Amino acid sequence: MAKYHHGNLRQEVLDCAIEMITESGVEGLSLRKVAKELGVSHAAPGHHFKSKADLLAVIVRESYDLLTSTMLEEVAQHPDANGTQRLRMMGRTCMRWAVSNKARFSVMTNPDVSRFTEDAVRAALSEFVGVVAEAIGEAKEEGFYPQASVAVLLVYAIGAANGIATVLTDDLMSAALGVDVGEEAFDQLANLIVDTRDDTAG
Amino acid sequence: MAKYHHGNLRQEVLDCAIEMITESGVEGLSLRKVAKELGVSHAAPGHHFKSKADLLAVIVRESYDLLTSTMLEEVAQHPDANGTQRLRMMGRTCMRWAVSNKARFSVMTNPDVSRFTEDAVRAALSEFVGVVAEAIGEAKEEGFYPQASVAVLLVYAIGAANGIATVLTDDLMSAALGVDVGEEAFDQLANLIVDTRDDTAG
DNA sequence: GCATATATCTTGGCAGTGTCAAGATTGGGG
DNA sequence: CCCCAATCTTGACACTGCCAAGATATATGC
Repeated sequence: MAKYHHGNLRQEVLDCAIEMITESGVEGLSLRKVAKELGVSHAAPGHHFKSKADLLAVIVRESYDLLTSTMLEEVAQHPDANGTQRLRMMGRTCMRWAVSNKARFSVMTNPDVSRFTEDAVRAALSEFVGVVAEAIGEAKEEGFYPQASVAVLLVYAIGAANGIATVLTDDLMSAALGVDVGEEAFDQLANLIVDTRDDTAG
Repeated sequence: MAKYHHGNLRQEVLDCAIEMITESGVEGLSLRKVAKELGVSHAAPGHHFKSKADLLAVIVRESYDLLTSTMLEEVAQHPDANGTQRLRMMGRTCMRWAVSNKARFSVMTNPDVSRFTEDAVRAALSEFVGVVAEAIGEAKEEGFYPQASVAVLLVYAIGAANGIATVLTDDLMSAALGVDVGEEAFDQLANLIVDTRDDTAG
């Protein structure tokens, strides 16, 4: 009935999964629904992903790679920025990326996904962390928050950007806070995370 | 077989659910497993909660109430603190509470839960937000971050504390950051969120 | 060109899940 | 004492992820 050899089923499963998550959340994702949507038998996706958790892990890995490269592109466009300014740019880009990639971001921050994840995800995550850590190191040499260690600053910077993005993308939270995110809000928030009093805001 | 009229089944279901989430995450929670664990028929929990999502919503509501009152208790122990210091205390208490209530916190921050939630959750959340907003208002009168509006500061403060707590409770993240959370880390992180340069650190 | 080998997909089935309907049991108030 | 409302059981349904066995299509070797 359904024709064999879909061609690039693996990629289509990934795309369809993200679309489905966009509409109804990670919980609303079903491999069987994806299969039906793509006109393929219910077990076909299972041949490309070891399990549903594996599919989600692949999405998380890809998403971290995407986020990291998005940040690096932004940074590359401002070659004469110092470390503190770069750090602020990264925070802004990270929040903006999360808001315009809600589905991916919700999978990344889903506490359940990190439970069954694998080395590929760990690698992508640690590359992301490394990029931020480098900027923090340079910023610190410029006098950024001298009272705190690099390790604590890492937790602070990544946690703050991550959490603010979460708040902005969560319907319930953003409703409770009564905030509409304008484009200028990203700048203000990035300026709050990376304080602007020490240097000219970039 | 299983005896009728368990007595306080509703509460036991809540407790057992949290225990189960502690061990295997929200995804590992199963109403049927809970029922079996409590020696009760598989549909019994359904008579106390309209759905699984409803059970999770109840947990979220309770958890926000718990977090709010924990923060208020801490604040009440320091009656002579100013707004900025109170805000810092709240951040510290919030992060500490999240780390010692990982299961509850993981449900609160689960993006899927906020999808099907109800008015009771909204009320508990908005009370939590209100408490923080009040401290921010007072802090602002004391000169706290005058360049930002109260609305933006709300997103910043709640988002940052929330996100840092998430990072600290997420095994994958905290492993990537290579951080062990000592007791003094909470102070340092709270001092970073609510900058200490304007007043004496509380 | 053809047979074989490998990758890809289908079919069928299993155990587990949440949810509903209908009936059984219990305890308390009239 | 009896009935009623609350509570729980039983049985069923549709859905889920996953696995094994077989079918099909593409690629490879000769």
